[in-house]
Amino acid sequence: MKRILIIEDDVSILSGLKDVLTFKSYDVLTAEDGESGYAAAVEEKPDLIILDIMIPKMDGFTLCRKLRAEGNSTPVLMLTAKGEEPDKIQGLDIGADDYVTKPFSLPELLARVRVLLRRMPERAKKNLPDSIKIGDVSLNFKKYEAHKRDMVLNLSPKEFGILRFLASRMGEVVTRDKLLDEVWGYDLYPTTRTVDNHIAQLRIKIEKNPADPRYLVTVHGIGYKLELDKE
Amino acid sequence: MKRILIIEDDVSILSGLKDVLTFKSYDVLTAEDGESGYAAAVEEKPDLIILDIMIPKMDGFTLCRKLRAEGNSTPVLMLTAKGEEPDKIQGLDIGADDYVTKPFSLPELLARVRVLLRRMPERAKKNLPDSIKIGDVSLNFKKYEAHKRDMVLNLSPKEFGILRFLASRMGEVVTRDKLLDEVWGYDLYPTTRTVDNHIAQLRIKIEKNPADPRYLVTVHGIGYKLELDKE
DNA sequence: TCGAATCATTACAGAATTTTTACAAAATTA
DNA sequence: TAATTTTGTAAAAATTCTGTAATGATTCGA
Repeated sequence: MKRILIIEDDVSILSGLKDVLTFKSYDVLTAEDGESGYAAAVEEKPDLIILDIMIPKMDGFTLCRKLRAEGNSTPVLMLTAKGEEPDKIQGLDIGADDYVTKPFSLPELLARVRVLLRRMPERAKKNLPDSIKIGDVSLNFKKYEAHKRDMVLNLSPKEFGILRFLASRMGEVVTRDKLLDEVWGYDLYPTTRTVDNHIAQLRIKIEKNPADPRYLVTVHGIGYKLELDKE
Repeated sequence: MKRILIIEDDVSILSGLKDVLTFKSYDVLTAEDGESGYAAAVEEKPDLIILDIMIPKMDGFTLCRKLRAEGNSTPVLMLTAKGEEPDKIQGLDIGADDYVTKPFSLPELLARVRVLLRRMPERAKKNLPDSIKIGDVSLNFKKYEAHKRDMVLNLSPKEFGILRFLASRMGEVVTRDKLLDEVWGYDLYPTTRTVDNHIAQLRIKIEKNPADPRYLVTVHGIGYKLELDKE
């Protein structure tokens, strides 16, 4: 389920929006000022932020620019009041992805929300590689194809996800919880044993000797890591 | 420098817009009716088209639909006459990327122009061939024709759209949501199951054995992809 | 206005994947 | 070494995903 963070100090708008979006089966988070909104954006990693410009403590422009400056590319849908410091919108390229002018029509806002959420997946994969090679196994994440030498290797989405994330932190140990967070996502929390099972499956598929893994290495008490040059 | 084509018959709006956009360092082209506007869109390949609906010779809807039918994905910002929601919605249905209602506020228009241009790179990636061959089926996207061996193959617009988009990302997996976004468009949101049905229809039409597809391949848990050389 | 074509929804069976569970094996600790 | 914690993994159970047929809605053109 997609998560939407609304940052808006006008409580009537906030609760109205929240109700509608909740009814549309989105998971809604809220904040009523810029500072707590910023914190929520960073910590909760929503899939979309609906951001009013005129909010206490930190205005929407600043908030949005701050996120972008940090490389956060969560889609932002701005709520601007008509005649609200138009020069600012005009003069600054603040990095919002879309705008709605208050008072807005609900269908229009929903349409824009849908569009932004659909475009999302593109951006999400930040420093994740498109393809990697692990020993004689090569992976292509765009095609979702895996080959072992010339043979096609059948990997499940989770297996692809795990390898992709581990590859993005090549050589670093990653905890099971971190993997669940990144590969599974916020709203699903299987046990950490589930991770072990997937790792075991992966070893069968990509290691020469699954009982003595060279690439998918266990770090006892911590988690797993992907190594390419174990001697 | 980004090039913007304005198609608008109201000369006062046209020249006003042109001045502002030129001042903002865009390269501005203009046309005052649908036919010359269409020609300019095709020949000049602008980065963005600002398109009024009520224009002589060919209205904005038709023009936009015509471009999209040919696979032209230049972002289109519609100018809709002050008025009803239905107009707006329809504007987005036909493949426009955004719209502004007249009389519009300049800052808002500029903001939307920036947003659309920023989105561009994602779009531009489309390297759509004029025609492709899938097994013994050949498709011509320019002419909107499909043949199976010598026989004419009747494909619906959606079917064409799906194939065209998949072909533009040959070999890459595309999610159902992405397909809905690109083929169905802004304001339509059928369920993802709808995509499955169209894929099933397509398989019947282009695969030798629809139950074991060689070209229109499912990637379980992710989406579909078009492959040309599965052995 | 009617009919044909297209499109969307729904339902459900069968696949495929994911999660849980259980227990053995290994590593760590004291 | 014994106790404890952690990991590996097989197998069962649960869940999710896909294919597809049937049905209804919508659109478009004659």
